[in-house]
Amino acid sequence: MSVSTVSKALNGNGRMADDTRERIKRMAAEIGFRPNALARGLLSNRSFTVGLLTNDTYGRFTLPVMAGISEALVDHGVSVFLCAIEDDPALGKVHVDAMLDKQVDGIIATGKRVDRSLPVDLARLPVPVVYAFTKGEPGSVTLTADDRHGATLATKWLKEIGRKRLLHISGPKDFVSAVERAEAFREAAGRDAPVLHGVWSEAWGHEAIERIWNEGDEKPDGIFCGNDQIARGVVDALRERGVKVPDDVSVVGFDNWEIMAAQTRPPLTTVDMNLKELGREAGLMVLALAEGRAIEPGLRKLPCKLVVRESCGGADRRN
Amino acid sequence: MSVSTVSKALNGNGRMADDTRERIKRMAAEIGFRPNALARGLLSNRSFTVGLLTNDTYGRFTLPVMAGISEALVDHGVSVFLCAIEDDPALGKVHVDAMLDKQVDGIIATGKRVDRSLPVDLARLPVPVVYAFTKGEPGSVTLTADDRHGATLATKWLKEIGRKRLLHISGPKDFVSAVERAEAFREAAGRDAPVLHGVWSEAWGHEAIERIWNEGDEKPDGIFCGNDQIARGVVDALRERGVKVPDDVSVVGFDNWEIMAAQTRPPLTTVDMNLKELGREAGLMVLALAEGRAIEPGLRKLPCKLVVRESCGGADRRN
DNA sequence: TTGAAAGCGTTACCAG
DNA sequence: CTGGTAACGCTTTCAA
Repeated sequence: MSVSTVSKALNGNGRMADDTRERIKRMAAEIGFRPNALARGLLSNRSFTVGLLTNDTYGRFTLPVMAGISEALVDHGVSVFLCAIEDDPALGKVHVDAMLDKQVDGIIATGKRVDRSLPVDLARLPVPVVYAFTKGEPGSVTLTADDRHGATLATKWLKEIGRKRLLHISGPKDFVSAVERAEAFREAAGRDAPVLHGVWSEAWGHEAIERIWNEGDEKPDGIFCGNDQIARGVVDALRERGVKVPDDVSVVGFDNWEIMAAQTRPPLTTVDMNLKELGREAGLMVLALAEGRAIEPGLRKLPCKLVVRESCGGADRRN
Repeated sequence: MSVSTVSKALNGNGRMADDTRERIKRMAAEIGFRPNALARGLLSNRSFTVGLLTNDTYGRFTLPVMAGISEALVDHGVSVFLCAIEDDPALGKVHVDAMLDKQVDGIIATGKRVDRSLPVDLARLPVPVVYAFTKGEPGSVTLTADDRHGATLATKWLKEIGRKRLLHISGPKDFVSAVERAEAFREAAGRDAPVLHGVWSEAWGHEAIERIWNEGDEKPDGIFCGNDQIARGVVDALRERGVKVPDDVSVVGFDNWEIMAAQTRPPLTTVDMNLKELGREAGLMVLALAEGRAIEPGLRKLPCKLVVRESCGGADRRN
């Protein structure tokens, strides 16, 4: 057997006697032959490798995205380099260069904020780049969760289960996510529905409730929180004041951060950004680009979904 | 210039006129020349790539380990494939095969439990394997956090700040970690110091406190918890009963899971398993093995450290 | 239907 | 001190 015959047999190329092909395949399987991807890549200019660049240390957003990418690409024989670059431009460059040297077929950038870019310049790279849940260069392929959609989902749900006096407690105003969620909230809840901006922490959720309940005003009966941590703080603060969740007040979170949402008492109804799905799409897109298929550039906002648990009541209306 | 001369100039090999070498280097830098790692790897049998295999979905343990590995190896030009295999043996095999095809220089296995193996057989692989925070094959190189040491640190700290009636609330008895921490606790706190086994959740921390405080017995004044989630449940339950932490009772956690430990009110004093350091060592070890340097096989237990926050008081004794 | 040869980008070795 | 050549493991093209 010559190498070339074997190659053709294994790859289904060329024409040859069916039994020759079968015999070769059988032998290859028997001795556990596995082609060297490096050699193959040298020739084909495809390494079946992509890089995932992130500055999200806790991996709160990166892990689901990574899982989606990996799941989508493993079927195509593609492996993923994970590079955590913090906010260090030098480290970013080192990792990008290392990936390029290794001839990655493409790079996916992700992070902890959709309105900030990573501290590395990924424009004019010799490989395709897709931005997922981080800010991309103008004219790039970018995927993001649709914050407005998520916020609308949450707010409408509160109205649907009969809540009238809605309040939104969220993170800092200099986060585009916070602003967009607040706008969508007002659109659905009414122009003058109150919005409180603070930070993304449990402590702020607490503080906001203190503030509201210590004022003389009418209390809200439905609270939409900018993330699950705030929601957790809110739920805890309400319980400590003897306000019943969900009987007196319904609370919705944002992120569906399992470990937080499921451990809250009661477990949180919350918006899920479908980050795994986002990762999957990002993976398929770099792959398409790497294979020379065209992808319309621009910003794609992927829909969110509402995960109903117990912090709102009205779960019977779930469909 | 011939290719071979350029190669030697860039790699510092062979002998040649210094100015020739300089000129070549300058030109290379100018045109942004970067050697193709695939071609290089084909020849040298080194891909400057390692694989990290994990079944830890939330990445709670994997992320710090990964960060350590990456940090240690980036200086050596090594990139890391991250493969999340859940508990699916088939998926595990697919990922391992993909990595082997790509000629990884080594594989690091990690997971969510030190007393369980990943659902893949990594024995007799053609590349070195290091186990970090997961159970390894007999005779393998394995790194783990020293649970006994961590528990001793926590218990001694409670005694040191003057606590007398110590209690340990931990996870299920079928976790070796839970058993070893409990044993070390008893060794330091006294043979008959009480230990409660439950699950690794906030809810269990709560429940344990209910149970203890509803019995007529003498109440503990120092509680060492098996993880930070339990500790959080404990602290919350105590606060809700009007028991002051740390004035009346000191609480220590385990894991130093920032997002949990720092958000607890008051923030948790807790044991840190130094997972990043563990990852760093694991990385350097696979690298050594890949380069043919010998590493004594066996189980290495790395020391923990105590991170002092506010849930114990006595922080003035910190040194 | 099969095999020989060229070439992918690099490094190591040996001649010049 | 420099350049040609072989080799790494594979795929593709062309000739037998």
